[in-house]
Amino acid sequence: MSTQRPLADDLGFLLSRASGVVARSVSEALAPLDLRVRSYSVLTFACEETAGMTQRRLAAIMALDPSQIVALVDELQSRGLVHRTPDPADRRNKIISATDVGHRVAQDAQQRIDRAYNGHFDHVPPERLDELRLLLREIAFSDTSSGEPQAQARDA
Amino acid sequence: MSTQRPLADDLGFLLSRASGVVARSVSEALAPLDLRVRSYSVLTFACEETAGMTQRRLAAIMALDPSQIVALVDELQSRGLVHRTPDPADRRNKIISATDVGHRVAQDAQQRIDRAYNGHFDHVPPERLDELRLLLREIAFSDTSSGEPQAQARDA
DNA sequence: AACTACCATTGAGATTGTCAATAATTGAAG
DNA sequence: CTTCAATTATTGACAATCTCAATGGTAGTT
Repeated sequence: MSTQRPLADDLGFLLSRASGVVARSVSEALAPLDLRVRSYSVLTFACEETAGMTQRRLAAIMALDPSQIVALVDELQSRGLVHRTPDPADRRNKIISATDVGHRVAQDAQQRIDRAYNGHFDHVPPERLDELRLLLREIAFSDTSSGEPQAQARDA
Repeated sequence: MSTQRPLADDLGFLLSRASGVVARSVSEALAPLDLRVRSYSVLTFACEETAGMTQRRLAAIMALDPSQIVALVDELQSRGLVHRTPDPADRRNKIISATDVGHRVAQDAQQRIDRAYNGHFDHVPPERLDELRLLLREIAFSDTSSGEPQAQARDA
């Protein structure tokens, strides 16, 4: 009566394995820029959003503890890649925005990552990648506990 | 000229986020059994495979450093969930096999995990989940550097 | 017997995850 | 205006994880 489905078919296991493989290769791709995956994520989010990207929102979107964001922003700020500005409307919020250098570094980083992705995703046709993206988004944000990507019909 | 594709559409980011969300909920589901995700994986692999599952193979399949397997097996063994038997053919290899208790605990764990998965995957129809599994397998094992799941046509 | 290669193991050091406590700020209630 | 609860960023402690180098035991080869 034991289901005993092989773990190699388990979605959680596969997700973890795939995520790990990709993250490792991204990590190598970013090493020359002295960036790690997390730093890159924060930097990139700081590049987007002309609106105010607070640390709290960063934590929510990245599904990280707010205290981890502090350290990440600290390092990026000390390297002159992002600004940390208190929100005039609510001075509890610190708004994270990329500097000019930050934008350039982020762009460089993204190109390196794209190159790294080739080794992983170029086997599979774009339509399937779109499908994958869709599914992952559903799973990653199904709880709605965090970042906004849920109902994606807006103005864009 | 900046591509500046939003990070929320990035496959690496989505993989990490989705993996994290699922892992967290699995972790909670296993807490009552005093198991974490990694321990469960080792235990489950020890349940499969009447053949010899060595620690080296565990490390390869789970994409972990061999030294981490040691600690995981140590704990499972101390709790009487797995055996660590030197391979008679090559005594360098330690074959990891689940005890009777181990099998029962693994089964219990799997049921709890399945229940936890309902919250994540029941939205999406089975065919799409199969497609997802397929894609993840390709990505997770594309390098062939590790565990065998590549050419899946065997005897089963 | 000497040598090379492999496996499990140990240990150190960095990175990350988790959680509680605190100061500053805000908004609302009295 | 004062008090109170809630929220944000921050700090610090501790556990868990990753990464890497070194070691002892074993196997196969020459």
